[in-house]
Amino acid sequence: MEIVLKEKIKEAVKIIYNSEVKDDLIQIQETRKDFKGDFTLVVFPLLRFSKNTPEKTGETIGQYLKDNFTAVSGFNVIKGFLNLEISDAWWVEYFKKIAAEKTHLENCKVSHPETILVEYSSPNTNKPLHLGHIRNNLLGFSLYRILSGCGHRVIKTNIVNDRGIHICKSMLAWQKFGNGETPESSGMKGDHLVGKYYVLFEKNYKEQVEKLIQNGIDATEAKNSATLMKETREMLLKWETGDEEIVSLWKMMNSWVYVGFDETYKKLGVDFDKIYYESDTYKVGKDIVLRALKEKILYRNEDNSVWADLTPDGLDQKLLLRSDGTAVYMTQDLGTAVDRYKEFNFDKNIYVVGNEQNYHFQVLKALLKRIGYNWADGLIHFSYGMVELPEGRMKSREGTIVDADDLIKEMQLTAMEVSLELGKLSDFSDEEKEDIFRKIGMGALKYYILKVDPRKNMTFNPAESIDFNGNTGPFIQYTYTRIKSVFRKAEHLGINTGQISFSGTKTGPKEIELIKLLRKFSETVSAAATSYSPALIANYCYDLSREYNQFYHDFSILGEAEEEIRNFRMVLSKVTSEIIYTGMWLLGIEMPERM
RNA sequence: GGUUCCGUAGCUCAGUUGGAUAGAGCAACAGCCUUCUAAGCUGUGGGUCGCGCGUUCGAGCCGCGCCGGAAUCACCA
Repeated sequence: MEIVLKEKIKEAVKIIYNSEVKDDLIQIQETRKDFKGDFTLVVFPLLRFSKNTPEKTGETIGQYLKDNFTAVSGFNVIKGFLNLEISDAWWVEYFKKIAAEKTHLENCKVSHPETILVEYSSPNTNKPLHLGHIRNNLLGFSLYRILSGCGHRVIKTNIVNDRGIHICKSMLAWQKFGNGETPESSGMKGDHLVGKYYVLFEKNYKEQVEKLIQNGIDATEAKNSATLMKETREMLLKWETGDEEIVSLWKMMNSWVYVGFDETYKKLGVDFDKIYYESDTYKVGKDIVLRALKEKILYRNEDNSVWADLTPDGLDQKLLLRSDGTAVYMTQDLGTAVDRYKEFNFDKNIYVVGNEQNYHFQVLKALLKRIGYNWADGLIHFSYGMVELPEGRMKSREGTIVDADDLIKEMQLTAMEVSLELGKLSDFSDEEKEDIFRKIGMGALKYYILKVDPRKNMTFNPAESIDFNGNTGPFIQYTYTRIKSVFRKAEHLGINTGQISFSGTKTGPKEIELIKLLRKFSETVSAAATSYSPALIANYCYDLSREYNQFYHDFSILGEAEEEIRNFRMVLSKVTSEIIYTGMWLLGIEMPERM
């Protein structure tokens, strides 16, 4: 509509003022709720052509549009704003098109689909997933749904940081203090068990360091020379040389972790098309580094460590191989990127990684380009903000880490309590109830996290828990189930709910408001795809739900005596439910049929 | 100190390429269930958009300078 209006306005200016107008001078926006009208033309930029007051110019153009464009049924001018009223008939015609859509994502399809890798989750195998990972997983998965919804070929990948010094820490602690404990023997989830040994390592290591410092040794020196650290480094070296005992220990402990992760992923409803393991890719990275070293792109330090000098790019020196020859994080990320490009020839490779690693990705990109990989332009760091607690950042030392499994469980329990209190599900089987509690609890959690602009840090208050009223997932789910309920009743009454025909000649302002909002769905999804922001869709779903709830409250649907009006309201409700469903689907949020 | 990001109601957050009187929810208070689900709807109060200057017909949004906060600048990942 805006496009057509623009053309008409250009035409108007040409005929009335005999001037050609550039597109960007014609600013059309939706009319604010406080004024009468649907679209508003900002006339200030056109004064140079009219050489007249804003009011007079608005009047003149408005009159022209009303006379020459049937969709415009009226207008008013306030200050420099020309408010155009669009006829109900036009809106209804528009709505008919939306109602006929098969998926509601048709208009979002891009003209040139790309191959896009989305890397998300990226856990370390030394501890279980926490709240930060939840944000990561939800963002990554939603991004996948949104981009593929827009027609891109999207590959979900995960890089598992399954090697490195931190992994050796939990291995060493288990070797020393574990007494052969396994997930079976302890009844602990595998990732939590391994995490327990990581914590144990840190505790003992800290004690050693403190003892050394008390004996008068300098702090950095103490950290380096503590027996546990020395042993860990030896272990890493052994691991890199393929020591059988270490490798089999590593395999065993990692396998425990994977079982645990899979369980959490399943509960979160996320999955992957291809999983990379750092233990595979770090070698590729090492080769790349050594080759680049030969080509003098990198340099070797006196102590045998290998570095890149990125000062010409405005960055620093970056270590790529330690003096003992082992690889660091950056080394393997080089390998992973190259591997992926070889395999998928991607247009974009999106890394869903926290903003604490902004520098890392700047370096990664610069480094790849330096080595000669021009496709590195397609690397995108989708940098999201940290999740903080009311008292600040989560700290393992202070035991304030919010565990993913615990949180999920808690959300579902809360959903259960609230549901039981409201007592609307008494005629359901336990199994069905469980399913509904799960959907509501996860819906609340997911929405809570996804509604926030991903780039921003967000605060999570576990004490207040997550609300189920207002701008929340359950509110949107509730709206959806209300519509479902209407249709159940309609069927019960023997009203045909399949093909509902309507002409829409009798519509009220509330219905038109809803149509306007429904119309904005595809542009919202497109915006979410280009700006990588599921939050746009979340907030849209909320706006739509709120608008529908008002409509639902003010008007009876099935109780409407006039069939013409009733049918129109039914279709309006149906399309609303479809769009809410689709929007929430893009966020990875499941919808219950009743709640 | 360098770089990057963030400062909007008591709290959590929205706010399109700069447009009209800055919006929601939570919390507080006051109403609305004989009806398709009250996890809802309606109303009231609540703001120096961190501060200042500049660009502009017009700035929460753009530029510069401060103030406050976060991240990062590891032979950690």
